[in-house]
Amino acid sequence: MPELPEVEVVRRGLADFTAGRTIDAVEVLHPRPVRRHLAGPDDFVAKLKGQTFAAPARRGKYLWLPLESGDAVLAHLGMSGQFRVQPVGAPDEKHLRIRFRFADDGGEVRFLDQRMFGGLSYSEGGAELPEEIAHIARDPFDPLFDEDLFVTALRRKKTGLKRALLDQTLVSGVGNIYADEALWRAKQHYAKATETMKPLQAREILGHAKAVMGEALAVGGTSFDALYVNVNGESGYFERGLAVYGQEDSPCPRDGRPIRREPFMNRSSFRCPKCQPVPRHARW
DNA sequence: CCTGCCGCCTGCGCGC
DNA sequence: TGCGCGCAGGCGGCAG
Repeated sequence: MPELPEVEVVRRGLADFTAGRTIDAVEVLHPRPVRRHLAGPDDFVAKLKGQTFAAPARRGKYLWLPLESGDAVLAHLGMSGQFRVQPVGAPDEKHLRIRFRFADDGGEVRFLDQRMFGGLSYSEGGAELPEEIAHIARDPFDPLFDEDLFVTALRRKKTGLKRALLDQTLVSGVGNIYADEALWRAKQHYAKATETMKPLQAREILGHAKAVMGEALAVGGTSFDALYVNVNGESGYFERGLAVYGQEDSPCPRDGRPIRREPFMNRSSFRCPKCQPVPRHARW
């Protein structure tokens, strides 16, 4: 489940089942999700045995499970990654990739991933902030997020507005759904040239991105299908809050015009042709 | 430097 | 029914 609200739902869910627990054994059922651990799956497993988790953390779409040793397990869900909590002995899921067993009597923590774009890695000294994600900008919910820095960086870019929103080095956590929703709320077109944006407009789009992600988080995130569920396998309810994403041909909630789907960056963008017209200064 | 495109994977639904 | 195609909440690496 990939954007900030969905990842935060997972982080909160994991907190109850990882913090303070000691790992008895880790099992890697498919090597691909640990490909970022260059020393290999066996080393990944060996390093984790006997270690104790602290409270999970998140920046943007990345989350990590700090260890009391000062290291961490860094995780990214990619397009289809999930963490699930299951009783010991529950049947293996089809896409089960990594299993954590604990020294106590409690349940297992499992990492599932159909497409395996996501994965886990062992971050040396990464408890505070893994160096692997030092290039990822703070997200809008981070108390230290610097709005002025975002505005400056956005306006310095020579690109289109949606590309910039998806650029995790400017602001993290925003993906295809919430970028489209923020653009709709701000009445902006995805190709709006960032260098022509006024500081106030930059601030406004950021505010909308934060607001829509906050609303989604409050109802458990967006779940179109069974790939996007929390650690207990439950869906979120924000799909009904979406104004444009996935709403091709249905009426714009503001003016009733049919929403358009357009190919963009090898995927899709949804917009209202009336309230989000093609801007004078566009970068595709 | 910066920008943007491609490849990485599996599975599902659709049209033929 | 079967098959091929397009499509899916992502990102890193690399070409230009």
